[in-house]
Amino acid sequence: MSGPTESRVTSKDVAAAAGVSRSAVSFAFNDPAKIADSTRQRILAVAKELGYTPNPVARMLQQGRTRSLGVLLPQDLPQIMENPYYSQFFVGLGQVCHREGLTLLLTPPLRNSMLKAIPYAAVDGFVVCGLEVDRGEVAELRRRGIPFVLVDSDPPEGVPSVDVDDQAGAREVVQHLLDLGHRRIAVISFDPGPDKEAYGYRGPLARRMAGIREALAGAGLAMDDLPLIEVPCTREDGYHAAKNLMLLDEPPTALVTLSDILAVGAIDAMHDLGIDIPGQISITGFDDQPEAAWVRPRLTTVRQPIIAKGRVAGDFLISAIRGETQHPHQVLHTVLIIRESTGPIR
Amino acid sequence: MSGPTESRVTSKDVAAAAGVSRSAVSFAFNDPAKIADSTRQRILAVAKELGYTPNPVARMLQQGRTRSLGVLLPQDLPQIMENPYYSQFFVGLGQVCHREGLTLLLTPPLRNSMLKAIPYAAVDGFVVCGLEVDRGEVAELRRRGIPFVLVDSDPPEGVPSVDVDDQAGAREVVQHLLDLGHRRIAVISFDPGPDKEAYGYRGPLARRMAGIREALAGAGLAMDDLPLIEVPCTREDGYHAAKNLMLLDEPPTALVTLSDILAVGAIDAMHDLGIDIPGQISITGFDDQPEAAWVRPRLTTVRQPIIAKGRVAGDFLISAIRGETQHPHQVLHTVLIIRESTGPIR
DNA sequence: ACGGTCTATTAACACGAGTTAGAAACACGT
DNA sequence: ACGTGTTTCTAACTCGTGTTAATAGACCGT
Repeated sequence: MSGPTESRVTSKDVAAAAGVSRSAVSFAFNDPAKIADSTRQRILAVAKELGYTPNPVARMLQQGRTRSLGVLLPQDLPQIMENPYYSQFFVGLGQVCHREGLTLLLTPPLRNSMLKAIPYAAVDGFVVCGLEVDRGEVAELRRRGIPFVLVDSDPPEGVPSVDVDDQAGAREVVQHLLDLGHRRIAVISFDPGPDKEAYGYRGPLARRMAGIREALAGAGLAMDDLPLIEVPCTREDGYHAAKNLMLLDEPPTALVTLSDILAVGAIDAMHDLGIDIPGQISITGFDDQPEAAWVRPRLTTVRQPIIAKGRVAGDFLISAIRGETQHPHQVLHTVLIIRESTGPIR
Repeated sequence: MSGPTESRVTSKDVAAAAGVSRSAVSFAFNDPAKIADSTRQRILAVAKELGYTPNPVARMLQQGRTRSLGVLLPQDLPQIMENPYYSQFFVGLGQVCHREGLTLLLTPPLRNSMLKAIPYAAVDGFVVCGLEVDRGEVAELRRRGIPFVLVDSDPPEGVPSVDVDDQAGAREVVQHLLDLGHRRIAVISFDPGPDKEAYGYRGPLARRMAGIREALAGAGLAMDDLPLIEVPCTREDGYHAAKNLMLLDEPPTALVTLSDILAVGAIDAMHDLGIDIPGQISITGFDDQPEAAWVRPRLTTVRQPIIAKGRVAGDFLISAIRGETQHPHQVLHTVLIIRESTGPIR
């Protein structure tokens, strides 16, 4: 009966059992040329017998590489995993990991701080997601010498980054509504978080807002003329926000939501209120997540290439890890997907 | 201008700059009681000045813990991430990580081998997913002394494991069809992989097949009487399989699929063929993934508690890591969700 | 038998931390 | 002045690996 809590067997144990030095064991595994084939075979046999496998952490320390990429996330794991956006992003990132033979370490905030999570992660580099307000994360990664890529942020100069042209996307979708004759347009935005007070809008949200403003300006409208509701990004919140908007004295004829999830909730609300889409109201989403094509009516939305974003972020990170010193900054395009949830005003 | 490739600063550098020993630096950070407060402040100041943060890998090696859980996966990352099943599973596992303050390391097969991936992962324990044919993974983890939990497998004795009562689920859904009067039932199964030849059905697939067989037996039918198609688990494959089944001389009146994805494809096929669901054919899924409630008609399916499975697996792993020597084996229940895609034979 | 070349093997170090035992410095009471 | 006790710091070890420089030994030709 081999004890269940047998202490882990190290290369020292193998060396002792085979009657050689520790170095010989290492050579047997890593550098067959430096050792006689007969003793190599003997060492390997003993190693197998004892069930020896090198300790990954020790090897990481010695080699200075971990063979895994880190993703520094802005929310806790359950929230991230519930969000289909990240599923797609991880598909793209996963393609790179697969190609390079790397693992993926998901690093949520530690005690509500992305910064605090950094020093505990054993990775070769970080993809930093949704860092809208930099609380020292960039400086920390920089001086620590860890390669990293910023995604969905306000990228400072000299840092590799990947973003999407949120502004153009928002502009186009609002322009689409204007072209259909809508003027009373309401906006349902996802919550900018507590940082809005101190910093105003940041990152993708700021760009989307700017895009909306830009399109409105072309029609002689201002943001302040429109009702705006900010809620957490769940279906229920979209539902309630939309319902409340329809109770206004002059209810909107079009609803611009900044996320498909909110739009789906809004569609539910209209359904319950007996309001026809797009006959009485037009609704738009953002992201083009799978739900957008499932709901009825199918959702007009702004598609952003999430999988490509993940893949490009991974590629940039790989090249940063390889020591290439360029700092590429790529902005991916959005596409307006017109489906059935928008129509002309009547 | 601080150089960009400044070599990482270690505790030795801090010690030298502060004129103390390395140990003092360590104490300043970890054990304030063992050092004079004045020098502690000085060390911390110097450390901050130099931008020192302890190396996570070195600490892991010394402390013998990594503060991260591993998930040993049966497929490559892109495939995993495309699969909504795993998104839900990771939500449950993420809850545990969040509670315990741990990170999550996704470990796909290395060169097509789960076994080979094990020695490269720096984790405190593994959740092993979908290990249907054990090629030494269990032995490897055991002798390495790494705690682990098996999920969706054929768990051997003395190993913590979490499973779902697939057999009961399959039995009930087939019974439901039998109760509706169906006798010509076809099965679309996901591909059992190349191991079927050598080992036959294994794991959840084996249990689901057994459940089907069991229900059929009650009605005096045998598995061999039914058409069975095995395909990879994608929507397109479900589509083509369903279409082919309808071309048979005596087409089935009910379609049992072993995954919602396949069922959704089958629904598409019936739509294209102009066959009414559930008027002319009944279709059932398995898992109750979000799509099941989105498609029209809404899918009758077997719900398995995926999030709970992830959470229980995480809990078992945590207690195994804590050294508790029980080997719990939990089987979660399924629920038959009857929606609109099944109806009485006519 | 001897110097030389070549090969198999090992001792010693590096990676970067945490930790134990003990030395040095100082205060105190007698 | 001496022993005792306390505080403050450090030398030296640990974790488990990979790698370099040096040693021991075998083999060869003359």
